[in-house]
Amino acid sequence: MDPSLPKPTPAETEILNVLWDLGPSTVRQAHDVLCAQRPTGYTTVLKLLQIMADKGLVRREDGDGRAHIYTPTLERDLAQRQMVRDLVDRIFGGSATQMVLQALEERPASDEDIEEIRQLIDKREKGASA
Amino acid sequence: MDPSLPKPTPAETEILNVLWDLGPSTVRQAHDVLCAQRPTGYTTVLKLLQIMADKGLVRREDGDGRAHIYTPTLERDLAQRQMVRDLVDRIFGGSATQMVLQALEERPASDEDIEEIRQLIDKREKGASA
DNA sequence: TTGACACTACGAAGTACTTCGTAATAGAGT
DNA sequence: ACTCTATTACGAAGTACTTCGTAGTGTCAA
Repeated sequence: MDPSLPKPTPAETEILNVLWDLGPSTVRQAHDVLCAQRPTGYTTVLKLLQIMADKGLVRREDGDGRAHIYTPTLERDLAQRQMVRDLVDRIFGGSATQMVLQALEERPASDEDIEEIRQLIDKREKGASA
Repeated sequence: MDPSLPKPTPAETEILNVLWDLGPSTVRQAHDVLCAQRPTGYTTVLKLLQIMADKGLVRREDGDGRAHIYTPTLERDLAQRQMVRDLVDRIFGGSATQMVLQALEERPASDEDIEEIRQLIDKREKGASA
């Protein structure tokens, strides 16, 4: 069902972000958004989406007209977690905690954020019985 | 002094990890460790280190004999923070908190880890006066 | 029907990354 | 001094990534 999809490249990630924001989109819709962020050729986006469809990163369906509709295969949060896991494995020796510490070191979190994290931790502590 | 070094590639990151573990090392020392993890040619490591020296990712000094000694330009924690920042910007819209939440979702942390994070948070809360 | 236009398919160029082979070189021991 | 070996320097091949141009094709309106 999900034979471990390849890690999206930087350009692919950029497109995925747009698709997650917009929901299922045509090449044109994605291109319009992308192009507003950074000049990009239409066929560049098309080609990328074709490659991503080949890789299984997006699903391609027929739309009303002749334009196809592309949808990310993975939910945003799941994909995010995979990328986090990858980074953690590659440079934090598998310790998510170490990364969390660096992340909090790097960027000050707002009071609400801190509270959210604290609640998650509290929930964890209650659940853990080892 | 530090004109924003290029982001290390995957292979380069692997080498940096070894150098951070070993401290300043020769090609041979790095290769021995790397090779234990994964079969790698000696000249492959050499070439990588030469490229990394060109890019400024490592410093190269003369050792006792003819072998050079390579040292990472950035401290491990600083480099880690840059890579975290990069990931946060690319897929979490700049919100470190969102990443922290995903990271804690993904990997259960030990009690000691939780405690460490909690302490960091406490420290933060005290420090913040806005 | 046919012209215009939007969309798709495909190929190709340019760069970067990774790997390794080969040749040159310098040091250590005899 | 000579040889042996470890090290360096360099080049080249193979893959992946990114970008875009061009050509083909389908759809809709006049």
